[in-house]
Amino acid sequence: MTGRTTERYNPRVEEPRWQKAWEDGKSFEVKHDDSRKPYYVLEMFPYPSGRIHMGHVRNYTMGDVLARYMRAMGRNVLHPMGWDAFGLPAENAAMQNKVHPKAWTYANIAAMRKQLKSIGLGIDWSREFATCDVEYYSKQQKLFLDFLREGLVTRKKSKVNWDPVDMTVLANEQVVDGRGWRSGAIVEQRELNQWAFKVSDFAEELLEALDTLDHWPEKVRVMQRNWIGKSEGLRLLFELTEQWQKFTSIEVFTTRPDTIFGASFIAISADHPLAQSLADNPEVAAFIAETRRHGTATETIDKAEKLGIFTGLHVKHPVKPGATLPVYIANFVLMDYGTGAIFGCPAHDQRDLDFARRYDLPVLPVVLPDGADAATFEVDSEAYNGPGRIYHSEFLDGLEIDAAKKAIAAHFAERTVDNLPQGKVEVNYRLRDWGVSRQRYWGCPIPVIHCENCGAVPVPDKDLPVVLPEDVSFDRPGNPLDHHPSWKHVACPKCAGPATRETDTMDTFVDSSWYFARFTAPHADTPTIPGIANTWLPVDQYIGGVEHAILHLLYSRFFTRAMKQTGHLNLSEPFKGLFTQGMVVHETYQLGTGPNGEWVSPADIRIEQVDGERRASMRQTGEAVAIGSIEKMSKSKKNVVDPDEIVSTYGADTARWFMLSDSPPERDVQWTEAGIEGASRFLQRVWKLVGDFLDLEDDIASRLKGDSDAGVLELRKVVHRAVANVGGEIEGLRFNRAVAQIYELSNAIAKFSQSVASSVSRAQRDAFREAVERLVQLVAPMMPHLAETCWAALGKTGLVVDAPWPVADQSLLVDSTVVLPVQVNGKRRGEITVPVGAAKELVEKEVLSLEAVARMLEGKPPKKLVIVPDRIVNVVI
RNA sequence: GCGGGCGUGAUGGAAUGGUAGACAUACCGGACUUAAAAUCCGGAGGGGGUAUCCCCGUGUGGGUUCGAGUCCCACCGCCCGCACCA
Repeated sequence: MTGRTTERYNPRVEEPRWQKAWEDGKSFEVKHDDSRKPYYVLEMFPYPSGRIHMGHVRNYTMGDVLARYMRAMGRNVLHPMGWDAFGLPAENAAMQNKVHPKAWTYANIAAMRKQLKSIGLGIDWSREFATCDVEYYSKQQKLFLDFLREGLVTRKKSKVNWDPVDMTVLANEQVVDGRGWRSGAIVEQRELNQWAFKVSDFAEELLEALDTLDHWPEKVRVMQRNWIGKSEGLRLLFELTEQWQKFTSIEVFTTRPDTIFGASFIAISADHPLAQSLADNPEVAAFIAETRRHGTATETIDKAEKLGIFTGLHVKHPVKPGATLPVYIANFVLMDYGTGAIFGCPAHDQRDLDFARRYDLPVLPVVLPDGADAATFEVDSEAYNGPGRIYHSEFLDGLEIDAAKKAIAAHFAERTVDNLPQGKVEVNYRLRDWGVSRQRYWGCPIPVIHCENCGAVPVPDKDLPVVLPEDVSFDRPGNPLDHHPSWKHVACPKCAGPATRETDTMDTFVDSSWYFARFTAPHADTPTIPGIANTWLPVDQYIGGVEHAILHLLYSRFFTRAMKQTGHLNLSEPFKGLFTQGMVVHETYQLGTGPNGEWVSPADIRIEQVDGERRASMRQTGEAVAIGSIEKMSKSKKNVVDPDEIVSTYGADTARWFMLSDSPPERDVQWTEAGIEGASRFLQRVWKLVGDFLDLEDDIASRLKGDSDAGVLELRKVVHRAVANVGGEIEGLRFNRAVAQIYELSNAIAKFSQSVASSVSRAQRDAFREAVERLVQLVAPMMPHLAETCWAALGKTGLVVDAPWPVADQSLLVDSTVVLPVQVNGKRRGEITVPVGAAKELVEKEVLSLEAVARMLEGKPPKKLVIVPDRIVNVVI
């Protein structure tokens, strides 16, 4: 015996060695002009926070496995990496630690790049970029200008959450109970001039094209559909009984014009111009202020009461001559949907009903549910919004809802109010234009110059890039670009008069809306090289967290269309396949209970099993620790496991293997000590199987005897079955099932290895070699370093990373006989072994001669005999 | 409230309408060892029986089918998304 089997595989030595080999051999660098068919795998690029976490390891490992597999399948695989590097945390760091955002960001990138490289990802690092590189954001400025020329960008006033202390705009999620999350100041609503991408122009197309994205999770498509929020309805003018200031009518939007005869009030938003015009009245003003305050508070919208205030105004009922409806300002009507005004039909809308009950307004049902009695049907506390026939509605009576909608729309189309058609069919979308202006420093400058004479003037292409100045200070609140002594003062490109630069920068979602295209030609002088981009795109498989299911993906879809319109790309959908992976979760541990409880890190505790019960205690002191719920890894709960520590203890391959085992990739995976240990054991097991084979080879002279082929066919069948299945599982991103197949294979090899330990035939030796070689290849996308070491030890020339994916021998996948389970009345009572494709007569004979079947038949013939060829037999008695 | 998803051993999870629990983790037993770890072999859904075997079993209750974890209906529970969208 040589010592091979006793030598443990040492990832600390092997992993850096192979990483260097791949790098030196430029294994993962790709060119677009390659005869192989292109394949583009992309994982959502990370924000450079400074350290990677296990979620990254999982995400990038999945992409890497697919990339390596596709490469072995002969595809020209693009698998790049970059950094989503602009954003607020860099500015926060600047304020807290006096570091420049740029220095902070690039230092973080360097640290994270090193970590990512240590997990052995097959990335084309020559394509790496950060969105804060001037080379990148200058191209983004070019895109902005092209979009502007094309009419895809507008400037408009929009309402923002303004933090008066930090002097900045806050996103909705940064507003907590009406206060700024950082300053605690009461947030104001301000109208600011903002640049916006006209996403809403594409609403219908973005909605319709969702149907073509059949490699996307249904869940994400549903979320986008809801977000776009299409609704078809009628715009309807209600004439005021008396003119008030300039107002002679109120325009409402409704999807239920069929219920017009049940209308009992009009409600307008607190932000409606008519409401504003009434604000001289202190009660109205107070109501509006109160409503707005609530608008920014989170939560409990569900329980919020429907409140309103009567304006003193009335409108004419459009279909009941002589009748009028009161006009209220109501807290549940939104200004930015529809027209900011509604008509209330309490019988058929729950909100309207709640409101009507509170203010004692009439409730008249006009839709009669099928089977209900018109004389007795009533609406009490629950509005009826189901199907039925219209009644109490004169010329609409007897119609179904849809027919009534059409009839009433036609009716109003022929009437006029203020010389306008009284009703107009309209499609409304919830999706709004994308405001991209941010009053921040660390982002892509918006390439526009404001001139008193010429207005907003685009920076001429020749003057790009507009570079962020580096000499900025974060000593005072507000936007450092605005405070900069000289940066913003420039001459107007049009009239050469004094002008100022736009000091707003772009939302960081802009940066991530086209990076996937930039990767196809990352060093080009133009944003893309269309000829190259069009060959790679769309991304074949995009992988990332579901938290980006709406905004990032929707904006990228918009951008792709906008880039098509401006000639930078020639496609509409950026991501052909989308996969949303689950999170990495971990148990939590707490020292002490209740509010005094202190979270402790898994690294600091020890777990023991006492009488079948798991107990935790502090490693140092032995103090008892409570085992808490399983949650997403987070710093605040301290239930994090550091990838660096795992890689240095177990190696990257073990971490990768564990991230792929057991849990289906779309679900959360629970990190456990036992799990990582198990993965490590398997890695050593593969190494040992290869070692067992090599030991046998080394000593072949004394061990080779006989010509037995015992176990050979059996082993080869398992090998080829695994070869046939694993690839498909990887392609379908069912890594857990691929892993199970590989376990089965290694179990079969181990068993075989035992059986030939003392003497082996040539046929057995050959089968053994084939088995370990295939095992190494199948395992290679997941544990690439181990695979290279094994491949080299097996004496193969070249790297396994360059070896083509193995092909299964079809003849070994089919059996000559098959075991058929035999059921009696659906319950399994035995089995028979028959040749594949056996005639029914033979099967029938075999089945009836089974003792268990004969016993249950008691001599009678079966009522029915169901034979599913090569699958199952069911005897019905 | 609306929309989507999921309920299978102690645990993570397998299962084109066709032998439920593959594979793994934890556990138990055995071998090796002075001992432990590692490794190897074996066991294991629950209940009954010496055993051939028998009964029960995929959240609950119905249904379709020769046959249901899988399809249909109702209910219960959990998770996620949107949330006063007219």
